[in-house]
Amino acid sequence: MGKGEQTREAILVHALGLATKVGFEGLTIGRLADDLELSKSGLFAHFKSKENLQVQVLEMASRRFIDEVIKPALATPRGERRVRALFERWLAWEASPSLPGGCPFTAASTEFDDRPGPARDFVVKSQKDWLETLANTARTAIQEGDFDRELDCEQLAHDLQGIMLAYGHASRLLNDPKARARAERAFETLVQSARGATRTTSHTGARRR
Amino acid sequence: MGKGEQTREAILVHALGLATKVGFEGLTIGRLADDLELSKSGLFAHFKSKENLQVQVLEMASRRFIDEVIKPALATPRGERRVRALFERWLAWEASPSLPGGCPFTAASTEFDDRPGPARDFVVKSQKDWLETLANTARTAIQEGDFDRELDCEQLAHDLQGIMLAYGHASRLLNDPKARARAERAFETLVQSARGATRTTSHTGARRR
DNA sequence: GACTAGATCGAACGATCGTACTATTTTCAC
DNA sequence: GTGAAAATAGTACGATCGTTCGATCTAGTC
Repeated sequence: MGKGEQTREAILVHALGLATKVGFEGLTIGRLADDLELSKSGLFAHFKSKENLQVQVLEMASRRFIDEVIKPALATPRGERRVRALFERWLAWEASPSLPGGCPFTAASTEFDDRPGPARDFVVKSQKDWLETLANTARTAIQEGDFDRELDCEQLAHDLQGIMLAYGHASRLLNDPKARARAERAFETLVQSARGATRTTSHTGARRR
Repeated sequence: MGKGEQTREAILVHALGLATKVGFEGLTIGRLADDLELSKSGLFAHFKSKENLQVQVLEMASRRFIDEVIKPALATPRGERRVRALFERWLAWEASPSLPGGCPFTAASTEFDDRPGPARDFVVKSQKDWLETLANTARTAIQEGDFDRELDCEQLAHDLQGIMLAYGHASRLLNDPKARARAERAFETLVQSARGATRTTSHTGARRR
């Protein structure tokens, strides 16, 4: 890896962490240059435009997400266990110290949903891929006999998104100490219903106290 | 209402709509002045600081939310029906034409969660109030005998937030035409489980196809 | 209808934004 | 070690940011 790649990488690492706190529009060439003790123009030369920088930060986030969430989960056995692994890794990702402001895709989603351009395009693609990964994993759980054959896997993926978004909302905005417990409880309820079990036993119902 | 109040109101109305698209940091005095054909300084004089403007926009959003979502729902009978009314009005709010970029609190939540200040404080308060309203309404549904006595009302409120956040994500970012159906389905599942019914009947399970 | 308080404007401020250019320095292959 | 290429710095640009201030205009009161 040449010198250029090296500093470019360092810039992106720092920019990613910063973006989770100040957003992608809040990312500033000057601020980055100051933090990394580079000249504005020297830093700028690596990206040729701010839009480009934003996209590259998103690409790095995507690579990291795959490495830290998806790949490890693929190492676990197919079926419900893999769904659980995805969820657990996802929770860890959301709370990663290198992402002090939480999931960058959550930030990017609300920031770019009304602003067309390559950054938005990339976020859309990433999120669709991710939902598809979730749905596909649920499908393997059906094949394994863990989940009900009639399960709507896309709905499950969508509901999981909701759980994670609510988790970020509760933990970061509201500082709710129960946020994680809430997320886990919602997850258990979802899995329970995905199993399609007769579910008459009382204490497993996650929606009950 | 004096002249000042009048234009202040007009500014806030426009600013609220704009904020849903460009965010609260993206709100700009110059842009607002241009749109409303006022001078920058004339507009600025109404608020004395940008932070103040942001807070006042949030306050207006809060008043509107109470008028358009909470109050109408309070006019419906207590119990599950009122919970349903809240959810329906909430969906309508999220898609209101005067909020072209979706729910302003969703935007504000991710924008301010890492930026201390009065704007963040107000958002936190608003969201806590809202969750409490949801939980309290669920409690009345217990009293009415609609929901299970063992229902965790705060968890239900939290889960409803997740449904709405996922709805915004799917409809605005992903342009998913099924977004609304997904939200409704998730809601029905949640209500079903809140009822604590023995729920052995097959075709009502919202998680099934 | 005059007077006053409030509303609006115009111009300017320092700061910072993204970006463009030209130098200078550093890296790396030979 | 030298020379070409790549990486970085320096400086400047026009635009726009939030904010200030004094002047002008307008609304509402007596």
